[in-house]
Amino acid sequence: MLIGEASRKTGLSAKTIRFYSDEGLVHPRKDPFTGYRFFTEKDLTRLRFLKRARQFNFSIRDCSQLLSLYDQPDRSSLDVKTIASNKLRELDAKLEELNSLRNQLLSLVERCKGDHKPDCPILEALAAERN
Amino acid sequence: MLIGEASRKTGLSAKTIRFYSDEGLVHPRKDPFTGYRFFTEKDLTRLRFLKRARQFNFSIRDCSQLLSLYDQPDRSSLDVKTIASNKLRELDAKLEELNSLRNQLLSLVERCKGDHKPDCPILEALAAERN
DNA sequence: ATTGACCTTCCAGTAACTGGATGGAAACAC
DNA sequence: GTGTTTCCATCCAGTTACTGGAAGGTCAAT
Repeated sequence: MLIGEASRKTGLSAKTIRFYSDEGLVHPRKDPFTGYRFFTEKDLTRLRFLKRARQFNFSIRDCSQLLSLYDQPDRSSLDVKTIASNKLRELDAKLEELNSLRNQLLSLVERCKGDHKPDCPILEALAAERN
Repeated sequence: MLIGEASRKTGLSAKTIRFYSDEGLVHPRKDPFTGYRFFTEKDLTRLRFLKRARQFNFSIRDCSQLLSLYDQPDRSSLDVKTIASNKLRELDAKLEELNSLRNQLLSLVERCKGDHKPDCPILEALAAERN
């Protein structure tokens, strides 16, 4: 099938699929005369794999490694688990950071009257001399 | 003071300070002959303001608006609160998303044996046909 | 006069795309 | 067999908020 159909079937944009193709994450056959890309069902599976892995916040490089493990029948699940665990720790760290920011910001927003007077604890906190 | 000292005193890199200066977020005096930037204490306050606002994930555009409100003695705290509330909602949405991702990923990682055999629920989930 | 620590500008690269311009190819209508 | 539409291709620029590096001017001290 052509890229448009692959796009419809995977929910990825044609642009994105071309990008993945350029990055070597999928290998559609290419017509040597027209340059058209042709996708098989296996290619679609790879594209869906990429879509899900990206939703999990795996980087393109991670995706590339995961796909190559997926391709190896003699892989060790340990290698997959390692990549996923790293991502998990990254997610946890980010969650903790965002949560702390959220709480600080919430407290500032709650203390701001939101009226037509200039006094504002949010600006005060941002402009504070210390820390 | 020169940019190096401003950098040391704010914890922002000289590159970053130049960037903020180019973007019009700080306005250090510039020697017309050497091009050297000179920073006053007020400039430092703005830089620290920027540093904190960026830590809160406010975009450069947001920072620009916050600084211009900071500059207006006749501002309405409502305007500040609106910007901050939007950021808060954004943070909440991101937190929810990341949290859901984290839980899904955690469950996959827990179910993966992490041994030298190829079977791996993580890869299976990524390659699954449905959804 | 020369070193060394500053400072400057300008260009490229980052991540993962997205949008747009330009032009060829395939399918259909007439 | 020509016109129109829809698809496909490549290439370039833009996004965000910087960071790194090259080339070169400035300043204080040796």
